[in-house]
Amino acid sequence: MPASPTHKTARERAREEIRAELLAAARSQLAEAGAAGLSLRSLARELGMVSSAVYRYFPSRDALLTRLIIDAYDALGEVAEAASSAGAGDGEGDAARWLATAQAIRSWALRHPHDFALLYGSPVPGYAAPDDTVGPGIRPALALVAVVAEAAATDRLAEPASGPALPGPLAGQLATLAATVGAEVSAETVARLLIAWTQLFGLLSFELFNQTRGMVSDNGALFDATVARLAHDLGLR
Amino acid sequence: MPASPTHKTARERAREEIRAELLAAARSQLAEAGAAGLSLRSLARELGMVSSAVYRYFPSRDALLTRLIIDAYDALGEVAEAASSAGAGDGEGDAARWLATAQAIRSWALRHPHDFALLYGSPVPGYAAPDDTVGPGIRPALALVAVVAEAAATDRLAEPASGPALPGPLAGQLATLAATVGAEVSAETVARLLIAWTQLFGLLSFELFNQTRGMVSDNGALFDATVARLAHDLGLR
DNA sequence: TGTACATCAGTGAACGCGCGTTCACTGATGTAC
DNA sequence: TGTACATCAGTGAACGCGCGTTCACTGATGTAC
Repeated sequence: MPASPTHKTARERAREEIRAELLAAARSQLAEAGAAGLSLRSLARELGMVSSAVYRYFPSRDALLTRLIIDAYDALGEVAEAASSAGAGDGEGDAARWLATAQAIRSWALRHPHDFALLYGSPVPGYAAPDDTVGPGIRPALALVAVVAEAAATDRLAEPASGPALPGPLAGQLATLAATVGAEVSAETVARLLIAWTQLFGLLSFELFNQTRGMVSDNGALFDATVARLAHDLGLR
Repeated sequence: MPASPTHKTARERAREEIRAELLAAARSQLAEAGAAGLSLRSLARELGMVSSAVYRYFPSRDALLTRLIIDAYDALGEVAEAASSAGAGDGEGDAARWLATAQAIRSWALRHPHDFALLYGSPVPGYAAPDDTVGPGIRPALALVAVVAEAAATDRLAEPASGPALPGPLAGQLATLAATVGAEVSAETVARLLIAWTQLFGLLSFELFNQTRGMVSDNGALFDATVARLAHDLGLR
């Protein structure tokens, strides 16, 4: 009879610990050499085991990479969701909730720049992310969407400022997308959400991948100002 | 006496050709294995020479990488500048000129996704870009700035739509930045330009690094719509 | 125009290092009777 | 409680491959007299 989850054998406990240590070592190696430089042999070295022993824990290097990606998405998703739901329902205001969620994302990215690069940087050559990564991958975005969707559901969205209209075909696609994620918002709002997400993401890449090169000294202020504008464009108050 | 530039010796001609072939092979290898997978030995193999011969052309792998980066920035800068200046002065309108420039950038990125990744993706581990890359690196952005700066210079910018104000310190920094690049525009406009550039960049990363995952089917339409909004926000007409 | 010399592209071997993955094995831990 | 057996984490050696860089060299191309 297999051991019940409450009663873990020493073997099981050790296995979990070492697995966690391998993942931690992998994450720190990610930071030093990038995803392309992640090597099973050097993980083994770090933990004082022989390289082939790693295969007891991960069937291949790609499987390890997938695990790292999913865990990182989940970690980011969690902080984003926590920030987003912390502001839900209370009187704080939707714009403040939006800002807090975006800031949570930025702060995670700054604390984990290499995880951020793994998730949102150039694809790792020779590695194709399996479908398991899709679900966790949209969590961070959905945390932002939730702020807007809930504001829309209770009619708290301001009338959007006028601007160029969406071309018809694109509006149709975006309406379909809204339905897919189960958000009851207009195509116009979906467009603004997509724009907001890519904007946020672009700004963070810019900051983390050092594209600023000293052009902007206070990245946090620029980020906050930009996010405030996005909230305004979305009609959050 | 060294040969004059007009009279090239066979040796010089061969040298230039082979150098170009090496760069071309490097670029194609970039596409297959990414920057981290770029290898001098396999370049040599591809050209049928011995690995050490490559050192006649580039002092090190990093020097090659730097050359690739600068060339890519210059290529992108060139198409952006061409699109930007093609619309200058004629009656086409500033917004159209802005759109054309952005589209030129996107089209180059789509044609050269791996160069794009090299320039704007996650940094190559173990490689620090030298200062020579800074100048070429800002050319693409300046091509976009030019559109706005010229419109501002002849008073063709519309009054910006109202939105959250910039915090004072940030406004100060941005005014300094405007002075540095020699553009006579307000801090508010600089902010919108930065936002526009990171937006554009984020949208392209999103598209090229496959973050969309089938969420958006017509990336071009979304891009055009987004860029039109950016032009609107900047007051271009 | 012919000859001696200098330049320099490309060779081939070597140094010292890395990698992912497989495989037969040992020996401790866990399980069933 | 004690013993026989099964599980499985970790070993050590090997396979077959990759890499950047250095170095003394050969031999064709180019230059000066």
